Amino acid sequence: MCFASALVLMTALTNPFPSPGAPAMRLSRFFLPILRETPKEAEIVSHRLMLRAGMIRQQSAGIYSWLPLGKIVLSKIEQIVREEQNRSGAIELLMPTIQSAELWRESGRYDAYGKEMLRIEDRHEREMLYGPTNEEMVTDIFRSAVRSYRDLPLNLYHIQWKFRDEVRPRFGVMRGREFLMKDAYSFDIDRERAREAYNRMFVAYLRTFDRLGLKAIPMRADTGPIGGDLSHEFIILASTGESAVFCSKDILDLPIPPDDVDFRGDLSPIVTAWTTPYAATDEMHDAAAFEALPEDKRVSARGIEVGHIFYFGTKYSGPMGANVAGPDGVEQPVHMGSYGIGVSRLMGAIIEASHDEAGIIWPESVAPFAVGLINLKTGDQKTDSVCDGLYERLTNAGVAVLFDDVDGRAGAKFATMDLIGLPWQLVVGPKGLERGEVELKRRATGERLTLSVDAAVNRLMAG
RNA sequence: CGGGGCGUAGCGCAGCCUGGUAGCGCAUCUGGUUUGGGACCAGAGGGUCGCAAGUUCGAAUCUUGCCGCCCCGACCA
Repeated sequence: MCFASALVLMTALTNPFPSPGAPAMRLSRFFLPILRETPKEAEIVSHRLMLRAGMIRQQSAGIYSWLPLGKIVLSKIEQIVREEQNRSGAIELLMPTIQSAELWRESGRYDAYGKEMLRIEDRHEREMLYGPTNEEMVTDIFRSAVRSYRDLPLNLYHIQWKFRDEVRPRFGVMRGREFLMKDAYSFDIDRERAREAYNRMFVAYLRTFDRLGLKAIPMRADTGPIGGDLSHEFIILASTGESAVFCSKDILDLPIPPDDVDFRGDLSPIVTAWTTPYAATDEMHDAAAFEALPEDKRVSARGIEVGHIFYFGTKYSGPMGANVAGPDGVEQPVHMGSYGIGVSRLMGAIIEASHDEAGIIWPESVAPFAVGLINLKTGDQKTDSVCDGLYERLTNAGVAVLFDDVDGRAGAKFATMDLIGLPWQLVVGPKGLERGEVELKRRATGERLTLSVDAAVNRLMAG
C-alpha cells in the first residue's frame, strides 16, 4: 500500500467527513431532525415528507430553511440543471437578488408588476426590490457590452433565489414565496435565430428532466400579446399535480435526445417530434382535438409545471435600448427569450412523482446518498467492524454512504431509511453475519438480496 | 383579496362552553430489562397557554384589538 492510499484509509477511518472518495456521513455526526408525526400544516405529500425527513423547516409563510438533507438534494438538482444548460451552450453568471427600481421603470414593469413584487427601501430611501425575475437586469448587462450581431447568439443564465410575494403560498416548496430558479435569457439578431435558441433550450429541458428521473411533457402555453407558437410549459405527471393535463400516449414514448446531441446543428426535427402529439394543460385544452384521438391513446392526468420557455422578441430590448448592429450596419433591438426551471419546486415535484406509504423514493441521480448502511446492533464487535469496513470501502469506491451507526432499534432504523428514500439499504446485523451475509434492499421495489459482504460491495459499485 | 379554521412543551392534541394557579401521547434525559420492521418498566426535565389591553378577588378559559399560520376560491414558476 502506497503512502497516499494509507492516508486515504486513515482519513476515512478517523474523519467523519472524509474528503477523498464519495460524500459520506455517519448518522451520529449528521443533523437529520426526523419527525415521527406529521406537522398539521402540511397538506400535500411532498410537503409532509420533506418536513418529516428533516429536509426543510418553514421560517415564515412560503419561506423555508433547507436543512442538510434537503440542501444536498437541492444542490444535486441544481447541478444537473447547470450541466445541461452548459451542454446546450448557455453561459452561467450570477445576478443579485436585490435590484433597483430604476431598471424596472425603464421597462415599465415597476408599476405594472403587482403586489407580488416585494418592494424595499434602503437607508437612503432608494427604491429597491427583491427580484422576482431578471429580464431587465440581464438586458442591462447585455446592452452595456454587446453592439454587434457578431457577438450573437448569446444565452446567459443564472441559478438564483427569487421572491414573489404570492397571495397564498402553499404546497411547501412547490409554491413558496422565496424559491430557487434557473433562468436563462437568449439574445439573437432575429426571430429565426431566436427560434434556434428556443430549440436549444427545448432540447436541454428534455434532457434535464429526464436526468432528474422525471417524465416531463412539453405543452403549448399561452404566449400572450407576443403570439406565435414559441412558448411551452414542461409538465410532469403526478397524481397529486396541481392542474389537469391531457396528452396523447404517443408523447410518453418519444426518445430523449442523447448526451451527444449536437446543439450547434438543426434541432428542429426533435422539437417537431415532441410538439406534434397532442399535449395541453386545461387552460389550453382543446376537447375536440383530444376526443379525436383513439380512445386508448388518450391520457388524462394531473401535472406540475417545472419549466417554462418563452420567446418574447423585443419586449424589453426595445424600451431599454438593447440594440445590436446587423450585417447591414443597421442597429435593431435584439430578440430575446427567457427560460425558467423551478429548481426548488422540482424537489417537491420529484417527491410527488416518486414516493410510497413509507416515504420518499429518490431517483438515483438526485438521491442525497446512494446507500444507507444500517448497523443493526451497535456495540457488537463483529457487526461494528464489518460496518466500518463497508463504510470505508464504499466511500473509497465512490459510493455515497449514509451510515446509521447510532444505537437504536431495528424497526426505527428501517423506518427512517424508508422515509428518507435512499435508493439502497445495506443492512448488517449479527444474525446475517453468522452466515457471512448482509442484506441489500432496493428502496424502489422493496426487493431484498442476501449477499456476502464482497458481493454487496460489488453490487453497489455496479450502480 | 373573498370565505372558513387554528395558535396550549420539539411534534400531535385535550382543557375553554360552565374562570380557581396546566394535562395526555410521542420525542428528550437517567437507570434497568430488551433488541432483525417505529419495545417495556421506573423516574426526571421542559410551557411568559401567540401578543396587548380590558372585565374580575382570580383569566389558557370571558371581551376587544393586533400578530402569526393553515385550508377552499381567485391568481401564479
